[in-house]
Amino acid sequence: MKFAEQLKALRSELHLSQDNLASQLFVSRQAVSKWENGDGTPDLKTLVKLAEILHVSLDTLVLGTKPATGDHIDSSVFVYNPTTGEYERRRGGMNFWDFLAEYWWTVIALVTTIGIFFF
Amino acid sequence: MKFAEQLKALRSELHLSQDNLASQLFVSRQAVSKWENGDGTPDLKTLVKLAEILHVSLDTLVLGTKPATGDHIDSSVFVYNPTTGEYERRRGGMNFWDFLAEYWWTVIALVTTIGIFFF
DNA sequence: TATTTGCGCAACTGTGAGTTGCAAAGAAAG
DNA sequence: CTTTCTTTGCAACTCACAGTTGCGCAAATA
Repeated sequence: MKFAEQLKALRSELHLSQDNLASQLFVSRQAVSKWENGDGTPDLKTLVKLAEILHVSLDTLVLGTKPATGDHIDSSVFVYNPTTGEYERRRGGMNFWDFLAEYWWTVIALVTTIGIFFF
Repeated sequence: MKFAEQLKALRSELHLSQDNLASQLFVSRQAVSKWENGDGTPDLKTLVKLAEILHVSLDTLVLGTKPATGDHIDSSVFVYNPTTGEYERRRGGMNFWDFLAEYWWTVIALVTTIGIFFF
């Protein structure tokens, strides 16, 4: 989420003041200030207008990605269904125990740390 | 703003239920329903996660622009599980902080319980 | 038939996006 | 050096709407 930095950088590149940009988006000047300081994010409609004004893609504006869209970590879980012959997303998704199975060590560390703190 | 249609289309392509998708985003099933029916839009953070899960760029997801890279299921990542007899995709890393944001109370409860146990 | 799964709608809640108001730093003019 | 104008950040407030719970209803599935 490089949005805040991207916004500030792109705005200065175009030599726009927060006030000027805000008026184009029909929001208050302070709203833009918040976005740039990471104290909030615009709603989707405003975000799209913002990308247009700054002449960048949504990915560039929000993620700071260069024109080429890079791939990302895939966290999906698919299973092959023999009856349908299709790949289906496994049901259930994430739950607490799935999490514990992967991060039990973090929980242990956390408990230990807090334990030490109290002793 | 093709977001609603895009979401519905992309979700079905991946054979995901609203419920399944919602759990991955740590939101309620009905929230996803609203998005698809144009009765609302996700916040920026959720939108980014959504794009990742659906394997599309933000521009594709929000505006419906054609992606440069054609995305299809890569069979090389599927592994055969002898015990279940199914082809499964290895689980990727999940976002620790997203989880904490949702289940911090559970963690607190857990820590407290264990703390009490030791005292 | 009963049960499960997937989805939509109504009603409610609370958060945070956007607002107004105040203040400060820097530049430019007088 | 003051005055004024521009640009910006922060605090406090409000209310729109993102997200929630709860209910109902099809369509599969057992």
